[in-house]
Amino acid sequence: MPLSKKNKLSSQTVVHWFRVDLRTSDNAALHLASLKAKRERMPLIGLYIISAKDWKRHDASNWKVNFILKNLSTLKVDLETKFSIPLIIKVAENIKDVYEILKNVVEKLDTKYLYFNQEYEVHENQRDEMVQAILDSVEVKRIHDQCIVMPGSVLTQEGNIPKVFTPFKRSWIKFVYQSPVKTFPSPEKSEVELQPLAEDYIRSNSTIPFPNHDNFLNDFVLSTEKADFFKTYYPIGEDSGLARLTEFVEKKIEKYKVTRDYPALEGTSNLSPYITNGIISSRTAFLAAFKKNNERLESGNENITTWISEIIWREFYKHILVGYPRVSKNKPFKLETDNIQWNYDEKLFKAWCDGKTGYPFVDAGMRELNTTGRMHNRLRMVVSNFLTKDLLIDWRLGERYFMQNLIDGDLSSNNGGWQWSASTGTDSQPYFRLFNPILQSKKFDKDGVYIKKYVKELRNCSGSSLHTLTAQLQSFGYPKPIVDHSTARELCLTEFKRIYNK
DNA sequence: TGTTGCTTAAC
DNA sequence: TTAAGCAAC
Repeated sequence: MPLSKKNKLSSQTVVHWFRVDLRTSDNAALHLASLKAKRERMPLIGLYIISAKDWKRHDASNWKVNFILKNLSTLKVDLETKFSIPLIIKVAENIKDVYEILKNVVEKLDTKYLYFNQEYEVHENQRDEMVQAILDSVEVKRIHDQCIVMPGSVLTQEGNIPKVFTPFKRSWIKFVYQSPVKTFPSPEKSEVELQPLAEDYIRSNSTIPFPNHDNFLNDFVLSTEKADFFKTYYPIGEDSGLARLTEFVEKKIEKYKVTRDYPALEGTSNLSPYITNGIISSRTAFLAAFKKNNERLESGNENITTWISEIIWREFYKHILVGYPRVSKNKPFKLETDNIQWNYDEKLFKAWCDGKTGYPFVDAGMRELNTTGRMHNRLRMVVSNFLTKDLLIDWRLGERYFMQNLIDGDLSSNNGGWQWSASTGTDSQPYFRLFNPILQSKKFDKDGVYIKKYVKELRNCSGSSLHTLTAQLQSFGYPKPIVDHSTARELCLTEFKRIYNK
């Protein structure tokens, strides 16, 4: 028997809206929501809103969407079995539907408190401000969680967000020593009974859709080949992410500085899909390394501090996004670099996308991306440099292509990385960022192990020939170089000199 | 988280 | 002829 004929329930609830935080451990807003629910003797309910149009708008890749949805289903089970927290799944057909959905949810569940972790991108921020404005009967709690140090905490003496990495890093380290980083405990097991109507509502909104050719997620279907790779390479769930972290810290981090640049060695952590999509928290990742280094940031093991530096780069670019939002509005950080006459040649761009530039190291990187949804960090620098400097193609095209194909695509890091390569970003002169793609492969893939893994037609080519661009490579069916590096280099330097009147 | 070109030294 | 060191871009 229902308690009442009205839709409204007598018992109020706390809702945690999951977004880019698909985990139960070290989740700031979820933890606080759980405390609130306990104190107020209310049930805690989880919510996730699927918005395919938002994914499209932000160029989310098939890999990323599948990764999110699979992790969502593991999260749902974890929440229910370990913490007695139900998870409601809603689908927003249009971007604006999110407001109606939230109104509906808070009404059906008689929600008193709505918690979520803050997102720093411009659209997401606007949405969240709107949510706070329209849900006037609800206490909306927007919590900082996404990075270790809240954007705006690290400032120059003049009160600005530092524009250069090294001073930022120094201040960041000082801040972390002064305010030690702590993880947030997992939520309490919910003891409060749900009202029958709420239970009905939850039960009828609990299906997670997966991409298939006949549903609204058909744009995100992975080919059979990719789906197979996905299963072995991206294990699902926060336990898998945490296990990957533990293994890295135990076995690899103390060699990180010496191995990370050689893609054939797989010396990197491969944690970015988990951190970017919120499957594990950056705090937890940082603390594991920090403890391994006996809580030191500037001394101890250089391999560990180098890895921690990479986490600080992530923090840096989040700060830049918040402090200088133009970078997410199609504008370069250095505005004057918009005077560069970028090339928009479609054939050249397509050759780059397809990994058919005729430069084996570049092509290996692009083919790794196209077949696996990831790319080794060294190659990200090499291919982005090749597109923006050798081809002089607009960095925004490359940035977009990366987002559309990476499993770990993150607006701030991706944008920061691309602008770093294109010399339109936060620091340094163009000539500091001009790579020689042949020299890079000689240095970092001497025996061609990485190249041969992805550029299959060159698998019988001798190691040293891979680093020359002789006609021999074409005899294997490999494309001719689409550009001459030293000519391209001169053209690029000339163009940068032109805009700086030098 | 770079490259080139020049100088000098050592075969 | 090659390697190492260093300034300049």
